[in-house]
Amino acid sequence: MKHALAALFQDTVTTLVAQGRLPAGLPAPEIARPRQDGHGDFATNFALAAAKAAGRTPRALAEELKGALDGSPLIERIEIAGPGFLNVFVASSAFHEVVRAILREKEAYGRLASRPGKTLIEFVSANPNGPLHVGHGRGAAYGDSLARLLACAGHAVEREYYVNDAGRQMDILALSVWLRYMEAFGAKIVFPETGYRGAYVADIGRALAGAEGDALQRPIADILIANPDLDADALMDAWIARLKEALGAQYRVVHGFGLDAMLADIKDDLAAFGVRYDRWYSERGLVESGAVDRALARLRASGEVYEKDGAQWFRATHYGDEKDRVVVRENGVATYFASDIAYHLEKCERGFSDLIDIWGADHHGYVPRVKGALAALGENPDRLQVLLVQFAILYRGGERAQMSTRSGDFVTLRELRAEVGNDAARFFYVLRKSEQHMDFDLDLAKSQSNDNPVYYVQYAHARICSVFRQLSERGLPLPDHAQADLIMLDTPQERVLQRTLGRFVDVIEEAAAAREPHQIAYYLRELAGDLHAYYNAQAFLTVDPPLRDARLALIAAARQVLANGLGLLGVSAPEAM
RNA sequence: GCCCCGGUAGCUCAGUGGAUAGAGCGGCCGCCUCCUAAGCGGCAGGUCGCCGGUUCGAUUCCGGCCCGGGGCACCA
Repeated sequence: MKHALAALFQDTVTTLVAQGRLPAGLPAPEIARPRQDGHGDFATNFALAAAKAAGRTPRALAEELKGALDGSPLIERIEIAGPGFLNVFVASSAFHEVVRAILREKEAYGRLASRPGKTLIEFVSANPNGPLHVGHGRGAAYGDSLARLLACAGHAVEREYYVNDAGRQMDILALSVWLRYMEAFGAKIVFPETGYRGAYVADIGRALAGAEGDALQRPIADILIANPDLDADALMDAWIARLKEALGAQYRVVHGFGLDAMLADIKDDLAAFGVRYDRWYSERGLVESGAVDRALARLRASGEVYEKDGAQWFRATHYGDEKDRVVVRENGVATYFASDIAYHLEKCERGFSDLIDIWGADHHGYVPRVKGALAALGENPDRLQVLLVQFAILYRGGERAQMSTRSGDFVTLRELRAEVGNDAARFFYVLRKSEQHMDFDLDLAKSQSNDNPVYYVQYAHARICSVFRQLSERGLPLPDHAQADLIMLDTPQERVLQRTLGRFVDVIEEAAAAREPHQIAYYLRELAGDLHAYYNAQAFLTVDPPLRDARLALIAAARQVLANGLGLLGVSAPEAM
């Protein structure tokens, strides 16, 4: 609706310019939503913004525009206010058309025209070395909602999870699993500080013992050899090397068992959270297919790789990074960064015009090097948009909860879902914009889950469903909404509700463009508020049939938009609560 | 030190180059013989971190400073 008005204003200005009544080169009119009811349904500061360029006073310009706009079917009336604002009161018939469009298009209402191009959105991509915790949950809720939102806004979207199954962290998991496996057979060990100490690792170790029997047993004393000359990380690397040597080909069994177990857990967790992926993309696959070597060869061909201290460095400083970055270590092993270059290059080669990565804010320093690598490879780095999600800081009993995967001391996404429910968790996450730090008070989320705003929105939907149940219980016929005479709708609540419904499409467009699903959540809360106010102010079923049918059509439209909006957030729209 | 994010009501957070800055929770006062009170109506509560600048107009844009979170690996 805002769009239609903006177009109308632009056309009017263009016409006035063509008639020589205004000079060319005026700024485009911007339509805003006024804070105050008395200032109309929409307003524009065009007359103030363009006064100087038009060589008029704002009021005179406003008068000129108002005169040219009078009589438009979209507009009931225009008032000039203050220093030169144009306050627009929209014609009822325009609102009626919105209601009819919603009832006609149903679940498709709000979907925007298809755009050219293909978008790949990669999110969560947590290392499969532990269960997802509540921090990952935020990325999951944000990424999934954003994907739904972009798809609704006409983008062709695919979702991908990059599985870091090739690196050192996975070797540490393998060692940790193997140690727990040995414990399952009664071995006594002092578990390393640098290993994964979470209880889930012991579960996997026991499962491994059940699946493979004693075939993987080796003397622990041969593996965990103390060496005071090495620091903790080097010591861990030495242990991993010994374990690989001791197990030989069987090391893959341990490594794969831990990986499969964790990945299965993550997939199951995300699916239960309503988060779907088109692909799980393996880093190891990238390495084994030679894609990393190919990407590095291309990078070398660009002349942006050099050797220093036995390692190979990408000249990231040429692309605005603070320092150059290692792509192949002194020991000949490619870095994670090298895989990531190959991965992003490969995304481009697969034909995606727009790449969206959702990362934790702690990775922000990583952005310039990835974009730099894309530029060095001849790709436009602006194709990649990295969206950073700030941390969710957990509070439990008024104290900050630790969030360490290594120590196993963290609250899992699964625990959160069990305690507050999927709908509340998803709504709560997406209620804060992604770059906002988030205080997640677990006790509050649990104990006051009934105060969660998600119920407020869902209740509005359920209430409307209840009205229609009552309708049939009273033996009244379900009217054909298309036949409703919407002119009957003339209370203040009805006007407000229709106006809010008219904003839905604008909100989708703006939220998608800004990559801000939270706008949908706030919109839904407002729509639910309008509905509740209407519900309390007016009766629906006990009025004369023409009015009843008009009101039923209006709330049916509201129910549809509530359902469509909740769907964008991956939240259910219950028919009863 | 450099980089990113934040600092708006008691708490958690929206928001905007404009006209009297909002919501939820918490507090106070009202509203169910009637479609779900998981609701509605009202009241109280603000130097929009601080100081400058640009502008007809700044909480919003720019610069500096203060406070909080995060990041500055041949880890991922």
